[in-house]
Amino acid sequence: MNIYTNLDAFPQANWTQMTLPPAERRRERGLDRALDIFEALRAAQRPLRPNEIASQLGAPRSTVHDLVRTLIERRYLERADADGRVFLARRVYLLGVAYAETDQGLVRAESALRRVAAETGELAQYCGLDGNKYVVLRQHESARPFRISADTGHPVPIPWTASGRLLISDLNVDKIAALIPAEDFVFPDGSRTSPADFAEEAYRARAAGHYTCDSVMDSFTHCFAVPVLSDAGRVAATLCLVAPLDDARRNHAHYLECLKRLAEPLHGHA
Amino acid sequence: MNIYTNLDAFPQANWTQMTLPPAERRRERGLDRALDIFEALRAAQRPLRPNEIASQLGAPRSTVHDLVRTLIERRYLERADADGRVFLARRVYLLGVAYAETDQGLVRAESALRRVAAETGELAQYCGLDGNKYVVLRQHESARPFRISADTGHPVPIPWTASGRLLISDLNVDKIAALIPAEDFVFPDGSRTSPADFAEEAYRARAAGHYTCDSVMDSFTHCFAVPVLSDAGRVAATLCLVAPLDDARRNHAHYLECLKRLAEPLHGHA
DNA sequence: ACGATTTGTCCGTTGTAGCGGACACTATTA
DNA sequence: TAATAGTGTCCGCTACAACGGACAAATCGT
Repeated sequence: MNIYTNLDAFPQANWTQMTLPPAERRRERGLDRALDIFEALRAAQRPLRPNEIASQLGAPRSTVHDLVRTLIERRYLERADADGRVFLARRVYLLGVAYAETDQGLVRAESALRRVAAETGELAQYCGLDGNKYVVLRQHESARPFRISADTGHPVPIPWTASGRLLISDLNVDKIAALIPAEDFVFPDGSRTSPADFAEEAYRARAAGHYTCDSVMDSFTHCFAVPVLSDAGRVAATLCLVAPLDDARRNHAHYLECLKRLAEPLHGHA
Repeated sequence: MNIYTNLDAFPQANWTQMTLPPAERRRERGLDRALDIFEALRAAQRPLRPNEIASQLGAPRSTVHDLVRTLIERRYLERADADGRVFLARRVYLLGVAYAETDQGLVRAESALRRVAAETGELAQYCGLDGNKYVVLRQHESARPFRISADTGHPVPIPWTASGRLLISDLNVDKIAALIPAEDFVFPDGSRTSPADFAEEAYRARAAGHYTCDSVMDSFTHCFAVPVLSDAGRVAATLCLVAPLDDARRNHAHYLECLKRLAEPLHGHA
């Protein structure tokens, strides 16, 4: 309970100045705001003006300007155009590289993806969770003429994906419902599922060791996912494959076998 | 000049409490300290204890503990072992991915690297500067049995590399001397060069459109580098190739031609 | 051409984050 | 066993960073 909760405690003089007792007026930490700036830029996927960032975050303009300036000095951000827009800088990328090199799951996934792609000719992906969203962590594209690649790293509602079933299959129904925002159970076409039904699918997928379904994000691909287990036996990531519908139907068993075989050496390293 | 500079200005009472007027006692910003933590972990390439980080940075332990806690809450760091060590987390990697996807230089470099590696069978690299150091931004390994890969992303003194010549060739001698730390002109074997000589090599390399030399970091490879130009005509990055000495001698002209040809479409995008 | 926005910068105020130091707990040492 | 060195946590103090608001310049919309 902050001081604004008890209105009687407020000095009378301030009432005139106050437009609205903003319920949660708190001075944020610079660090938190800076991380918010990073995430805003990641979400936008394009350079933003400091003021745009400020309004998106609901943060004071002067603060954002100041933070952006120091982040630029530190080369975590860089000016991206002549209009003062800024974006993530090379320093951020190099931090990411440092992570990628030490994460044994990612390192080993690389060769598995290459082999899946080579063997099937389809798009191979290594996927995981970022908080309460699904993300493609790394992918290897086939030489296929039609490019069907979801962008790496962009958050997608967990229920929209085949991998999603496996990735939350270690959680009980309550935890699943608590983790995933209600709106994420609504598919792009407007139809929906329930946490209970989704959990049920998840547990069956976990038992089967795989899950496949037509993509809900487009109308011409089928997705295959198999789990990659941590040393504790949890689903730490998934190895996936995205194929055109006819390819998927023709090679269903082969693709699944390939994924399971190449996921084998990944277990216990994520 | 801070208040400690003029000792007379100091209240007498404080003298007893002061062990030492620490010359530069300044309260750092949390954001700066947090970025320092990132860089300490990147440099270490392994998980560190909060206290290790604090002593490396010369930062107060309590502050580092606090920052580490909030960075963990925000999932920019994660506990890496049972001994309380922490390292960069997936969130950081995803920021890096976001950068990599929007940097047209990196995106286009990917296919160029693949083709260089395929055509020559050698290790292909896309390199640039991180401040006053040279870094491999991305690389594509050949299927060669002997693995000769410098780690991606790790800072190396600019004069130690073939690319280094090209990357600083837009600077005059004074700026080169100002940018590169004096100790970086000393090679691993103890021999050294001067800023003037190094600059001279750089300008000749720039004019020739390439530079090659035996690696100073090992005794069995030869390095080839060609510039990738920005739209302003500056050297924004280099396309490189690392080959065993005998391969390099045998295919010298071919490798250079291959690099130049595949660097061509990269110009104007970094 | 002219207001109306939106841009980045600057500055005084004040809440609080960074700090030092004390503390309890564990390993390692002798 | 005691002593030493290390760990993470807690708790006031206060320097200063985040903030709101004012400002001029640039850009927008007619």
